Amino acid sequence: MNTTVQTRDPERTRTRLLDAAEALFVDQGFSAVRLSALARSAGVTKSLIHHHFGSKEKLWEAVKDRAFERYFTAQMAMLEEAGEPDAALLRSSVEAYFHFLRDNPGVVRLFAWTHLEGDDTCSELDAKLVGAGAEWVRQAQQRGLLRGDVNPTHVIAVFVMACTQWFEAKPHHQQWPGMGSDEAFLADFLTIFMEGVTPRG
Amino acid sequence: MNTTVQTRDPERTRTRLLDAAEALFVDQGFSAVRLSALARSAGVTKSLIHHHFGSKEKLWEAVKDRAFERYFTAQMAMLEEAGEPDAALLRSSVEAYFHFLRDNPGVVRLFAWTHLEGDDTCSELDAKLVGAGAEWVRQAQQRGLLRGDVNPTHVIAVFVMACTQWFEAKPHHQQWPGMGSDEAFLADFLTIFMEGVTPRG
DNA sequence: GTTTTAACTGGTCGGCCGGTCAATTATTTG
DNA sequence: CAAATAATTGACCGGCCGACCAGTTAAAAC
Repeated sequence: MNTTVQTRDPERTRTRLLDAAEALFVDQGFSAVRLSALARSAGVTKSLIHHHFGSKEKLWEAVKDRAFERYFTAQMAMLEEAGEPDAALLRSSVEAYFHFLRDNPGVVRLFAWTHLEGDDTCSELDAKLVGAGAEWVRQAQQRGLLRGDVNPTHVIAVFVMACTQWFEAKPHHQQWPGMGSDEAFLADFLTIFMEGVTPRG
Repeated sequence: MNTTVQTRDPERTRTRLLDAAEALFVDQGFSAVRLSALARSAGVTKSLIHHHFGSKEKLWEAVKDRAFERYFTAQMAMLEEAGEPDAALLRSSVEAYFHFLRDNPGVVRLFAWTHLEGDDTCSELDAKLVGAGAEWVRQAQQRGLLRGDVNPTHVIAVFVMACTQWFEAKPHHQQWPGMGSDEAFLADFLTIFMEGVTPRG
C-alpha cells in the first residue's frame, strides 16, 4: 500500500497527460492540438510529454489505443451478457449500443477523427465485435427469428452506422426541422429497424 | 468569346485555388493544410491566397460555401424531379441519395470535418432539404402509403445517416468481416428500411 | 492615351511549433 | 549506505507557419 505523499508519481503523470490529451484530441483533432496547450491543461511541463510518450504522434496513438481498448472491452462485455438470439434481444442490444454512445461522446468523435485521417487500425478490434454480432444474427436467422434474406453483417452495420452518425453530428442534426430528442429518434429508428428485420408473419 | 491568351485571369486563379484547397481540405482537414503546400499545388504564389481570400480561415469558408451550395442545388433538383409521394419513389430517392454520395466522396468528408469542428452553418441549407423531404414523407403517410406512427423527419434522418456513415468511414467498414460491396449494402439496407416504413398489409 | 485599379511577385517578419538537452533531484536498486 | 535509474525542470533551438508589404505590371476605366 502506498500511503506516502509522493513528490513524483510517473503513473499519475502519464494518466493526467493521457486524460488531458484525450479531451483535447476529442475536441480539436490531432493537428489542431498544440503541445503547449496540452502541457498547460495537464499541469505539467512540455518536456514531460516527450519524456513519457516520445512525440506528439506517439501520444496520439497511445490516446487512441486506450480509448478503443475501453470501447472494445465494454462492447465485448455487452455481447457476452447477451443470451439466446431473438428479436427482443436485438432490440435491447441496439438500445444498449445507442445509450453507450450517448454516454461516451468522446469515443464517437475519436473514431470520427481517426477514420477521416485514414487510420483504420481500429478495424481489427471492431472486426471481432462485428464478427461476433453477425454470428449472433445468423443464428437468429436460422431459427427463423429474423428475416434470412439479408447479410448478417449488414444488419449490424445498419444500426451501428445510424447510431454513430446520430451522435457524431448531433448539434447539426438537432437543428433539422422536426427532429426529436435522443429517445424519440431511437424509438422511431427501432420501430423502422425492427419491423425491417423481423420476418413476415 | 474570349480567345485571347491572357497573362492574367483572376477568375481562373480563384477557381484553381478553390479547387486545390478543396482537395487538400477534404483530404487533411483545415488545420493540417499548409498554405505553402496549397500554393504549390495550385501553381500560384502564397501571397495570392491572401490577396484573393484574405486568410486561411476565409478560404476555408469559401471552399465550404461552394461545396455545400453544389450539394444543396443537386439535392433540390432531385427533390423537385420527384413526383407524387409513394413507397416506390422513397426507395428510388434513397438509391439516388446513396449514389450521389458515392459519386461525390469529397462532400461527405467536408461535411464530416465541418461537423467535427462544431460548425453547423450548413444546417440552414440542410434544413430546407430535410423540411421538404419530411413534408413529402408526411403526405405519403396521410395517404396511407407509409406507416404513420413515425416522425417524418426521423424517416429522412435514418436513411441519410446510414448512407452518410457508410461513405464517411468506408475504408474502415469495408474491413469488417462479411461486409459486401456498395451495392450489396444498399440492397440490404433498402430491404430493411422499406420493410420498416411500409404499412402492414 | 492617360489614369486608376487590382492581379501578381518576391522578400520578409514575428511568433510559435514540436522537439532537444543539460542539470537537478526523488526514487529504486543492490 | 552508495550507485544507478529515471522523473522533472527550464532554457533553448531550427524551422516553418500565416501573414504582411512594397514594388511591378497587366488590364480596365475614362
